[in-house]
Amino acid sequence: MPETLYLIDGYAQIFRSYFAIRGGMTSSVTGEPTQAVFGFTGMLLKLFSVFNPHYVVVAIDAPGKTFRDEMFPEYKATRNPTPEDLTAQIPRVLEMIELFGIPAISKPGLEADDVIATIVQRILDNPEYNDVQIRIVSKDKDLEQLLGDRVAMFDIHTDTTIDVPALLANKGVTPEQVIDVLALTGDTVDNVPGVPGIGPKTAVQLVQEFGSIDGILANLDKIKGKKRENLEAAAAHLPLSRALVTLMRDAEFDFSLEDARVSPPRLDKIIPIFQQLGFNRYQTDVRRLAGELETAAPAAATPSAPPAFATGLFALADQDEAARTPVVRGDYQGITTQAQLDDLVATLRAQTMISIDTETTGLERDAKLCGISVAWKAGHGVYIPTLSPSPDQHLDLETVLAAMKPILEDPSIPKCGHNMKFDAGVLLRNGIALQGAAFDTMLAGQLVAPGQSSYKLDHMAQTMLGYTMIPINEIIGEGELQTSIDKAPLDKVVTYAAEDADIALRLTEFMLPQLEEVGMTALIRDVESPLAVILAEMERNGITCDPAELLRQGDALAIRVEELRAEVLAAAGCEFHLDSPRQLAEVLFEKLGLASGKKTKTGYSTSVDVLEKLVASEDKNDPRTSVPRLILEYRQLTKLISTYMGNLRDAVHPETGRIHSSFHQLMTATGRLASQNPNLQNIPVRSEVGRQVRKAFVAPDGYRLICADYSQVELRLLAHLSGDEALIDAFARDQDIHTAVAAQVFGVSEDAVSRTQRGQAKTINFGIIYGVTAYGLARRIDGLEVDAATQLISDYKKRFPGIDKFLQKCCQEALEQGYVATLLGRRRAIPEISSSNGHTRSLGERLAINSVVQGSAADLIKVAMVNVQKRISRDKLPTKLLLQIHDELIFESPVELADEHAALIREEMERSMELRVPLRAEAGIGADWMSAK
DNA sequence: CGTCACACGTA
DNA sequence: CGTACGTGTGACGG
Repeated sequence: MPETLYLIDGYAQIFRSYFAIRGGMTSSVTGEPTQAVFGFTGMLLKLFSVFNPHYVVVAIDAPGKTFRDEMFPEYKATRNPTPEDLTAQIPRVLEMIELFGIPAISKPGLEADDVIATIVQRILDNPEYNDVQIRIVSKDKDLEQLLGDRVAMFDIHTDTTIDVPALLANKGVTPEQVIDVLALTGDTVDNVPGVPGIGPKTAVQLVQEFGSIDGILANLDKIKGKKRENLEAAAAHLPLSRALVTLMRDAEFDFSLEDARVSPPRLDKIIPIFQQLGFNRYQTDVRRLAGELETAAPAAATPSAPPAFATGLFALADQDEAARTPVVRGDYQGITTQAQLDDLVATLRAQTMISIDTETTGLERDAKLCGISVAWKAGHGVYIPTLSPSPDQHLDLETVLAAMKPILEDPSIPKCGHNMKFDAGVLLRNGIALQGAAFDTMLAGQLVAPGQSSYKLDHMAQTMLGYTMIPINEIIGEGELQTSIDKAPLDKVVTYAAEDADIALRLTEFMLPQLEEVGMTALIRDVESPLAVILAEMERNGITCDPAELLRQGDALAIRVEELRAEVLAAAGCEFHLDSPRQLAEVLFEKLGLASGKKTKTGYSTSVDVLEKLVASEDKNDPRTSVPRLILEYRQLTKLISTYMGNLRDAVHPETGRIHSSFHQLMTATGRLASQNPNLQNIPVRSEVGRQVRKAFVAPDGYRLICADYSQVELRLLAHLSGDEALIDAFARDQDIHTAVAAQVFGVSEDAVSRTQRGQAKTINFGIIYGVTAYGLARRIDGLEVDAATQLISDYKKRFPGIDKFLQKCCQEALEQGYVATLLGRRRAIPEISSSNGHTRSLGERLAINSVVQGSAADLIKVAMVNVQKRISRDKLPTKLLLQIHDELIFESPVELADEHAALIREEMERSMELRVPLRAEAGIGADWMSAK
């Protein structure tokens, strides 16, 4: 039974914890800063509970001079001093290490890396420890020289391991060569001299070519130019650099592996300290850990009980005993005969939840289906191959699809799975429109425990169930030898594939009570999971794009851009790079001496508002003052060309003639969708030139685009959420909302509201949703002083007292619970709200408000998408959903049905939620996106 | 060649 | 000194 020793570089981890947790944390009891202690303790808890180490040692840099300072007095002379509030936390961290029973080793004259190197060497040299694997918890490149068969480096924050093959694959060097590469490169942070002009890339290349520094110096004649000169000049000090980066493996200090054996943490000591420091959420984790370690058999040969999933944000109830029983490998079978398939289908009909997974030849858009796995009882699973090394080992693809189709398309049979968007896409390509998606474990994980490093199935199985899955590489190999699922031996694939479905099912059972606990059952079951399948369809649908139109527009713009460039250079009277804000600032504010730039950060700002101010003071008689106006137009056009014309054309799929962007469901902080590759949610609309881009998005012959958007969703949600009578009343009367608000705020009748007043009301309305301040409002409304803005906001709050109460409620909720929730219970943590820094705290207040409103709007349109799509598939309508742009849905519909379906879509959108105000949606129809809007 | 800051398109 | 995104660019420091 191999055992594992974890060697932790103490200070490196403390530093990382300190900088990783933004914003200060202080103990409410002692007032001491705690974020480094918190991060480090969290790291230890994760190490113990997820990775089940047998031995752990922390190596600590000794204070004072090291042997390297004697070699080279300037060593590390350029380091920045350690921040004070970090130094203050170190004793606490050391105390924590001791309470966890971990030896902390440091020796005067040595750095932690040398301690680690020496321990590694002693373990390797001692035959008694032949079964001990070593994992070094650090990212320090110096330590890569220690890698070997039994020695790997491990980044516990990202769960990435670097071993010898990984080093070779990523950097192209062996552990022995690492020293030479480091010596050549040098290190500005540690003040190790290297060779000027030689960075990591060149150093690796040289070492690869000549084997070592000695090899390089012996072959200087083969190197030419600047490189050779630099090498020759640096040759004399290279031995010193080499010595500085070489770790000492034979240092003398006491070390006993047995002392490092993991033992249960001292709860009686740790719990009070956690309480003192305010580490409330760690208390349950450490209790559970202590329990596990005490009951664990000394040999630790049995699978460990599932560790606490570090939720980070939300306190979860303890799992009941049933769910905590150790998870062992299930019983998995292949379905390879007609009789087995018929049997399976009959069984599946009777289930209340089936877990689905597909295996494919790869991850690309056109990957072929290799088989389908299904599980309906924890610990069991089947795999139905449709492609395997030999045709007599599996049933026909058509046979399998025909048998499974009625099950998979039956909305009354609930399904779960991991990343169902992927499987739905695969099935769609095989003519099956998945229905009944009710629990996507990946999405559930993201909802219930945001901020994790990974939501891959194997990672979640490990952290939530304490179960180690079969790595894919065990099936298809890796590197050069990697094949694909269809070519691997079927018996192995059956186990691997069925395990996926089984584990997704077990994760579903594990997480369901958690979701219930945090009130997100309906969100995952009725909205997010079905939506995943819809997104798969949208991605597959894509939107037809006419590249010729883009090309035509792009060429026209390019001509104008060249004119503008010439005009600017002429007016400025000098050559410069128009795209460089730095150079532009220099020309505008120094050379031309235009009204000194308003904003600064790393120089003067050249943003739109600055330039617009300058345009306002343009002097028609002085051509030099025309530069800002010309630059604004230049910027607008180059933006269009670079971001839209070229990219969109490249994104058109050669076979479909469509752009298939991908939609990410839970990437955003508020629950909105994100569109990527390309982003189709920011196609221009506001400016006339920009809007033309939409002409290139067209419906195919015989079809029309339907563009349906909600009117004032966020304000309507504000009315609903706040229950403000005046605002609800305005919506109930179906008034123009900005006019109605202006009438209230300015105390005039609605028909007496001026354009300016309406405009100001509109600015305030939007401002409220974002958590506006008086200063910000004054900046946005022309000619409004801060005092007047303060008055305006206070008038607004007086007229709409419900809104004011709602804003306060959001902030209070964030403060008390640490998070805010949307209409459907989606949460966002707002740690900023309890910051001692006033700036951060007011940011927290704005986040609290905006997250509720924007997030609820995201909930709403997601529900609408599910409902519209339900109607479309129920009635088998030929209209297809193509895009979502936050409050807007774009469909493609046969021309003769467009009117009817536009009405249907509006209807579904308007009744997707029952609010205290009516929902309004409008729909336009056109042959292209511009005319449909 | 990767990262940062800035700028700017959308809701 | 309102929010949420994705993408393109130049500058910077290897």
